[in-house]
Amino acid sequence: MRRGLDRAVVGRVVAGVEVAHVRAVRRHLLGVRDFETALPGRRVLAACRRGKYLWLPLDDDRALVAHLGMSGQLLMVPAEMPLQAHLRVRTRFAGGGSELRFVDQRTFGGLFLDDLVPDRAPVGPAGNHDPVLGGIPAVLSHIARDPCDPAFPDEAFRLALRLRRTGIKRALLDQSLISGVGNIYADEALWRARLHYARPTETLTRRDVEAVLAGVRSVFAQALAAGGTSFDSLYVSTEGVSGLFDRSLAVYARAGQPCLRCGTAVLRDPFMNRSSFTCPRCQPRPRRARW
DNA sequence: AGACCAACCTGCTGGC
DNA sequence: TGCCAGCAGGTTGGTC
Repeated sequence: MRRGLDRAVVGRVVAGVEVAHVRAVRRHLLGVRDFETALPGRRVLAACRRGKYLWLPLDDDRALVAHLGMSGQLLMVPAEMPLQAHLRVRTRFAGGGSELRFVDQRTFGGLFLDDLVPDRAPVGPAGNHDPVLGGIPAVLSHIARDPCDPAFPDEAFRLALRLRRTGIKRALLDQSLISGVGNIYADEALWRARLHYARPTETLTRRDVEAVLAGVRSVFAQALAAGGTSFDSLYVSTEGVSGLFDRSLAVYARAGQPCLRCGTAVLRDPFMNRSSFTCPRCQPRPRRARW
């Protein structure tokens, strides 16, 4: 989606914004009216992402920030396209052409404007090869780097896991430790690392943590190449195209089906009001479990 | 400070 | 066929 925005809106000037549903503009302290009036005239300088947040730096040291929540979409569509049932915000650009529509069935996602501030997220030994343009939105200062960011600090992540008193999956879902990992990719990464989700983080060896990071990174790379994971038409690119990674899932949503490594039936457990999927043989439950 | 849960929404599916 | 419980990819803010 970031790449789609990069192609479609970077360099363009906002001509007008219409908010169709006030709750889709969240965390914007000055209100919806200010959101609508502040954007016209601003030029989009880039399309950035950290974890599950996307933002468009503007030419006033602020950024248009988006989080898609569970069901949000950012679509580039011709202005004459019929309005979607769950259209929340329309953004038109100078010179016409396609407009950007934020569509969100469940309204767990939202848009807002925020100040860009210096990026203070911890940096690994590789250094920061990929500085974000003009800083990061102020409210994202608690979001850790994405594991695919070359500056992701592997060693600091390992030490943070040692200090935590929780299970590895809870830690993976904590966006202040590592960003971008959600319920699907956590399960897939842990299957690749052969670790159970309830494994206490303080018992993980250096090798375990390396396996977790390798698992997350390989899942991310393959899922990205496949255009993401789309169980239904809600999960689409800016062009409305569904991703294909659901066909490559090893455990997620495969309860009762054979593990792709050993053939054992995949298990589904309730976890944090959702589900965890594991292979009971490749990922045995630890004697001392934390979840 | 860290851990954990309810709340925020709409829509679909499966069981009765 | 209709109804309802349960479930769906996430984050925040509150309590303990």
